[in-house]
Amino acid sequence: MTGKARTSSAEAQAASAEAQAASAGPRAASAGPRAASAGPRTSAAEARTASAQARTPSAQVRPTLASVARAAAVSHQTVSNVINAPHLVRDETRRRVEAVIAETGYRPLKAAQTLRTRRSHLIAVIIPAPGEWRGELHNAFLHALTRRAQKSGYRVLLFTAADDNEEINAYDQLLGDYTLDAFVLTGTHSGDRRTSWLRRKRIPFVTFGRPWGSTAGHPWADVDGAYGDRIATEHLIAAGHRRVAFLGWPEGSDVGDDRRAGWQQACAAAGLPPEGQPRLDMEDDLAQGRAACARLLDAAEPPTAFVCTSDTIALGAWTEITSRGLIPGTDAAVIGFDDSSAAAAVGLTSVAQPLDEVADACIVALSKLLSPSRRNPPYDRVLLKPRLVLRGSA
Amino acid sequence: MTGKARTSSAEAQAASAEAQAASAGPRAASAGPRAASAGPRTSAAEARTASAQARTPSAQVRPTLASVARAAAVSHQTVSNVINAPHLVRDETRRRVEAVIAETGYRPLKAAQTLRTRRSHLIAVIIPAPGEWRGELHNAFLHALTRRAQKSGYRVLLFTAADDNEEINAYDQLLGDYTLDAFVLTGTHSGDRRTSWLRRKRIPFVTFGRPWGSTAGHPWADVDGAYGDRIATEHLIAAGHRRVAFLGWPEGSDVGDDRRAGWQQACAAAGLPPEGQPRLDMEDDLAQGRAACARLLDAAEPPTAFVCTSDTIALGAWTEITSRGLIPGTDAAVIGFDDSSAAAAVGLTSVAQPLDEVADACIVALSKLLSPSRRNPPYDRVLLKPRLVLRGSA
DNA sequence: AGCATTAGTTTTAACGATCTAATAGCACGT
DNA sequence: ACGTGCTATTAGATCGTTAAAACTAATGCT
Repeated sequence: MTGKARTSSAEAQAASAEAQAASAGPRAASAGPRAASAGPRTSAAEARTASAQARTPSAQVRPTLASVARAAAVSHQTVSNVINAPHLVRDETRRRVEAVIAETGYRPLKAAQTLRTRRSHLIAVIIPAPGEWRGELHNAFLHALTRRAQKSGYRVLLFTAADDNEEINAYDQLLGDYTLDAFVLTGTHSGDRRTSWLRRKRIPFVTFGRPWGSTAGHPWADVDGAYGDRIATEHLIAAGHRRVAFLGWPEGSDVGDDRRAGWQQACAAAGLPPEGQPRLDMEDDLAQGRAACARLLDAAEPPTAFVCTSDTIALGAWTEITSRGLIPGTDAAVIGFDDSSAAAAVGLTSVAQPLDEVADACIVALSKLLSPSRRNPPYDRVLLKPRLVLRGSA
Repeated sequence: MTGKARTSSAEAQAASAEAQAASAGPRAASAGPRAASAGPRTSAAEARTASAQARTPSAQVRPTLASVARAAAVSHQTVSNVINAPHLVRDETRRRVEAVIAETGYRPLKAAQTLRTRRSHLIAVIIPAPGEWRGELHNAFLHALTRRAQKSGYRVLLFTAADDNEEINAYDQLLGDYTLDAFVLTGTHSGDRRTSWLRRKRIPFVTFGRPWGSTAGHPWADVDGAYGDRIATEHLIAAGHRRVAFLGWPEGSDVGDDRRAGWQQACAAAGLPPEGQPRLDMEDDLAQGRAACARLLDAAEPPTAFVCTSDTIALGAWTEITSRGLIPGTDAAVIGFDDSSAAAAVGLTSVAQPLDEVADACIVALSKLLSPSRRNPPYDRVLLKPRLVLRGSA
């Protein structure tokens, strides 16, 4: 096996190996077992190749399918098969090619793959402006998604947009030049134009958030907010609280209504008098949360516990409580939502969303969507349970 | 308007003719009264066009250089020139091609461009795990960078890594398959292995953060932390404060030391007695900030103002002050750093980093780095001035 | 023996852009 | 008339990959 010995001795270093193999090309080929059949055609072709290689004497060249093939004395398609359809290749050949791949560190160029297959392994996600859609949560989600995606061979591409319409434009732009595999949307809401647009265009996507109002038609993953505030409320009731207030967003927000329902269910299930459970609506703002808390504390029969739709509001309540010289968790309980870093910092009990699981579900759903197996369930719909992170405040 | 209109459409509005032919398919091709009016040359060309179109009956096909060229009756290269080197094309031809481009909505496919030019217009940025490197700031930077990048035709690709070594691995991985144009690094520090690795491999990159310790060798943009805490301190001194404490990170952190220097400079410049300016070091933690503030307030000669290296520490101080029934800004002043949402929420004066400008500088630096004009200054080094956002607390 | 089947490999053709010539048309000077 | 230089345009090769077709041996079946 002269040819084989030659190739194996040629490597050791990726770059030099390639140069060596190139210059040794024709000889190795003629020494191979298939020498008789090769004939003049091959030598002509390889002469061209050799001269082309000679033009780049010692430059750091990236290995390609062709260069790997040359070094392993097979055709480039066989190398491709080793990677994409190993069962087509004889074991011995496969091992030989795999050795060259390992030595040269060959990796297929995405751009070429994308051009050919129309798959880029790129998924696009919006990055909201700071302050929008509770930035910290989205950031954590982005991180989880990126991590999970890269484990599955996908990468996350960012884009920005100020509102849904701009976001749809952004989709169009992105699809215009990049060959995206899919989108991941966040913050779905009733009558979401983005999902209908994407569906009309038959573009694969998943949403973090249920298709509020409409019935699916696309895969999604979401966190059960009602469950979250139900266990929060149950926790408070179990601790002896009988007047459990709810500080939340105004009615009409899908997520807010869902969470409030959980509080209501828990109160009802425990047989707490409905009129004894005060509730105030407000925007997602610390000052408003604080004011609302103050108002309730000053009422005739003040609540002893506050369930809040967000950590922002909860921190407002927490601030009001401490500023009165009361101790959160002892004198008045507070529970927030989202388990933000601020909550952790001050010791606020909060409902944590399992973002890793959400990201996981998103990628799994996308994989199914993009894989050709067509007897999968039509769409993944995953509703995950949040968990209560107990700290001092409740 | 049959004969005349048709001839003119063949010239000026070949595009719409093409569109029609595409959708209406073979019928339009065979039914045309063109036989009578059109010359031999035109008919030959159009016959070619029609037959080519007929092969794609009604499917939604993406326009390509070739299809646009056909519709405009020019070669594909001319279309390419219209886009990439318009000065090479005659005005009339250019307009005709541009019309077709506009009508078909043609946009070059990035994958093909990338394969040929080795430029993907993709820049990679890390997304840190929640909690790391003051997540909120990085998130805001990511947003600014994405926005700015997409204005310049670039897109941001995310990746994750737990530490510098993992990050270098991630670079290698990314470069292995995607054809990235550049990296943007954040959180540079003395002896940063990442920058030396990238330089050794001659990979274009910019850093948000100075090359602490070493002298450049790569473009960077950063915010002048010393300046920030100098103006913060000056503001306090101007307001009459004579004992201005500094709560910061332990010595040895590049950013922390820089900011502390600003406070020192301002104190010295104002002739404040050095022994009267207390200072405590601590980790970036709210509780530690609070404890440090308490300790100083309980000292023999308590400070009346606190300059803090971060909003986290400042919020700790703020919490301690309010919990004593004191009013921040009136009884004791506090200034933070980074202008976080929490600072905005509670009314904490803070030094704001001009992230939009940083992002801008990064993209500008990258453009220069990637553009072939070689008589640019070797590397952009941009040091930006933060600004003091006045709120209630100082 | 003759022929179909199969496994393993190679050959040829795309994918859609850019780059490097080559070519046609035209004005100019001699 | 003829080469020269310039402009506008085209033709062909190429980037690195995958898909489909073609080919070569070896095997099985009648």
